[in-house]
Amino acid sequence: MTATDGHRMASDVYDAHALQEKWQARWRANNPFVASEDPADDRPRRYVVDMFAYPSGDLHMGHAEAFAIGDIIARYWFQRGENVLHPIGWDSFGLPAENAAIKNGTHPAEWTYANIETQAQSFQRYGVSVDWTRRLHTSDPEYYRWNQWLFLRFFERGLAYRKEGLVNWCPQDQTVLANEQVVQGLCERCDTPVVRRSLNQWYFKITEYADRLLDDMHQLEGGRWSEDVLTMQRNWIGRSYGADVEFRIEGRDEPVTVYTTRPDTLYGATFFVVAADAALAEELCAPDRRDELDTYREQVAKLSDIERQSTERPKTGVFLGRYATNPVNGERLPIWAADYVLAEYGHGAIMAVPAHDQRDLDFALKFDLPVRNVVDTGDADPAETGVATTGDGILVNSGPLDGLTKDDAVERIIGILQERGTGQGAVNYRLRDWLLSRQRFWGTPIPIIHCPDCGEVPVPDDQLPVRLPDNLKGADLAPKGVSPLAAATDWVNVSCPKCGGDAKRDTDTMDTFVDSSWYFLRYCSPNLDTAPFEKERVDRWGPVDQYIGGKEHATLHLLYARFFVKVLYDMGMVGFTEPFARLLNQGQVINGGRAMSKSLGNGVDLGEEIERYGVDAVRLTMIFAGPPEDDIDWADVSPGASLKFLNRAFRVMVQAGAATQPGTDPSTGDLTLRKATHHALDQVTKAVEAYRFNVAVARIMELVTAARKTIDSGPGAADPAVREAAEVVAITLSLVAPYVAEEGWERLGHTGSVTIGNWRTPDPALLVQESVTCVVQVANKVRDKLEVSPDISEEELQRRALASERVQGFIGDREIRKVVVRPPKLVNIVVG
RNA sequence: GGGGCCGUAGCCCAAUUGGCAGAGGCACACGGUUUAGGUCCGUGCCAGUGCGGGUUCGAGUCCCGCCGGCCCCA
Repeated sequence: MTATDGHRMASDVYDAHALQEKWQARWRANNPFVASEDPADDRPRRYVVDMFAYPSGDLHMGHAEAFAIGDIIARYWFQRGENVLHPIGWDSFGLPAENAAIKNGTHPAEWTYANIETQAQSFQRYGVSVDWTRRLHTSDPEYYRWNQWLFLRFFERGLAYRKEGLVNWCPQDQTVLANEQVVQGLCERCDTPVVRRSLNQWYFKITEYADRLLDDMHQLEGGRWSEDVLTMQRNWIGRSYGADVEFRIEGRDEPVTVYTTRPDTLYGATFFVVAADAALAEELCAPDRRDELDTYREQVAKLSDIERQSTERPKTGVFLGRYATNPVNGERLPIWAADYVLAEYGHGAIMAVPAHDQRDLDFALKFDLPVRNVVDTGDADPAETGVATTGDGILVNSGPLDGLTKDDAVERIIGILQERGTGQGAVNYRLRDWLLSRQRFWGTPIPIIHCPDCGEVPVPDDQLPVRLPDNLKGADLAPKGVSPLAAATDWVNVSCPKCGGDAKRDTDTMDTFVDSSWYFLRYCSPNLDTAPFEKERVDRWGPVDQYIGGKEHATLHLLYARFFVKVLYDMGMVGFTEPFARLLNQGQVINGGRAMSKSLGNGVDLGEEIERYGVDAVRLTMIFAGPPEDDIDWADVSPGASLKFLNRAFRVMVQAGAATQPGTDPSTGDLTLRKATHHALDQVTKAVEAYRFNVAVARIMELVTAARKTIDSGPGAADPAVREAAEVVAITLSLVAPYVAEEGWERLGHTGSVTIGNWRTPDPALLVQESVTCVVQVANKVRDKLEVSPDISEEELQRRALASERVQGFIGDREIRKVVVRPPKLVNIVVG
């Protein structure tokens, strides 16, 4: 038996696990993926970051997909010989570690670092092209020290502040949450309904950056970020243009300001609503309504936010026995307290225009309040239909606004309000400040000392990091509603850095999203101990050329990181205003049409899949399954088929390697295969650059098939074109299936690694086609096909099409109305 | 209820962005080779693009309206 007869020999067997061991050892020894920090290195710099992992256990299928995708991009750049920074780290603070520690009676660090080690080994095995010298863990004091340092810089600039207010409280996790971490009224982490509590908490003033977060999005448009994520962020920030209007309240000196997006409907206001839980409701309540309000407020307090804001739920409210005065027409408006108005939005009070707002209309109909139409939209009367008319129209019943369109009326009324000093145009945002305190242990201590005399005193920079105490473990960490750190009295009690008196440390820790808001900057100088990062290096690498991660962070991590970079820019610490130039959101890996979950019992274990098929086949399956943004249903794909293909590819490389030497001149090789090779190379390059990785794989498969055919039923394995094809297979396949590519490259007789700097440019001479098939249509039906030169002129093509006897037959004696000529592919003859 | 994305062979997916609907894979069938055992070579099969309109010489692609699915916000 020979190696060229198309049959498998024992030595041709692609043993995935043996190759994994062999090449991992080589990569560890050679460190091929270390980025160069030499400023004189003039290769193009590329910075690619995969969202770092939370060490919840071993890697899972979701990680496998995301990292397979990121690695294609990184390895493509490596193959092109560019200077690539592809780092890795762990987002290693957070609740699961703490919960595990409570359960096992240990310290969170034990669980955390054990899992990190497990994941690191899995990463090694997964063959990801990372620079291991830059590895970081956010739970290291060397890292979180800089969280504290940055917090203090924010504090100095007034961007970190403490205030008392209603906050989201998760009763399960026993901590507060940022607005972004409440999804449909539930805790993003554990799905427990979130309740409101009034607490004194630390915030980052992200609202100050609302405009820039919106306006800088032009840098991310045009496909650099998905439109989807940009839309989510725009809606989340929720900028609206309207007016602040001052309403005088009978028996109160100060007017109350309300924000409205529809100042044009001011003449249609028929009542006034304050949020039931706002302090204003209590203040404005007439004495004889007090009992009723108190009872109502108790009911409201029990409701979750989802229930409160549900449009399905009947409206509830209490008349407060007081009146407000409409500043434009002096009308008395009864003041009600209700739960559909939120204390936290705008000013916690609204003017109600039932004709043109559905929630107001529902309320008015429930409590028999008047409905006055002030915009004639052409729709039926809201008071009768129960449907508010929110469209554009002509103003009526509105004094000076009558006859105006909505936009003109808005402009006019704002002018009138300003003249009278009772209002002005205003911008409002849905975005709230980022609540960053957490009443949990396993996070970055907030570096503030509370002194009875000096107030909030920053921990001096030279005393950073404020380390977590290491003598708390197990039950000490159980949630109690206050941070477990409060129990570490040795740790809490300190002297004030200002006055030296007795003082206490802040016992809350930071939201872990602080850690992830700047880690991609730390990678540029991971061991620096004088600053969070070195500006020169960050500016050299940044912004991140390609960021890869899930869409679920649209209004969380991705928003926070953008905010951080803008603040750092203002501080002169970075030279760019957006962290991620391009963002790719990979889909989820599901199974049987549903997310994998323990309760459904449909989980797929990554380790088991790898055991069965090998790393290369699993990675190939992830990539070939479809576009990177799409979900992969593991029930629909076939890792077995991937393995089969890798065997085919491997055999081609082995057979070519056995038949010819490296450096063989391909120019005398089989022309058909040579063209196929260069065509594949061209197509793979284009597909990779367009992120159509599944298509790139399909083109490699075609090339393997073409080589197979040449070996079996053409000139045979010794043809130089077979070697050329096999080498291109090794090079292109290395992006997806690095182990088999390395081994194939070695079997092809090369001594080094295939991984770096081997990408090839197709020979243009081998890409040109002598002829293409041109379709000739008569009345939209294909009637003839012509073999024409690819660069045929319009006139020549039309002449040849009309010269065709078949075409003439189909035209018959009908009149030619028009001839559409699209050289070289199509001619369409339109006949009468 | 509002906003966004998506519906192409039995299944996963392509389609040079308005030009012959099919590249690749799965499954299936058949043939060859073979002590392959989810892993060899080859051949074949299958839809007119969710439904209904519109624009156009020409629509999977653009526009409008439905139906279905997913996501975000209520």
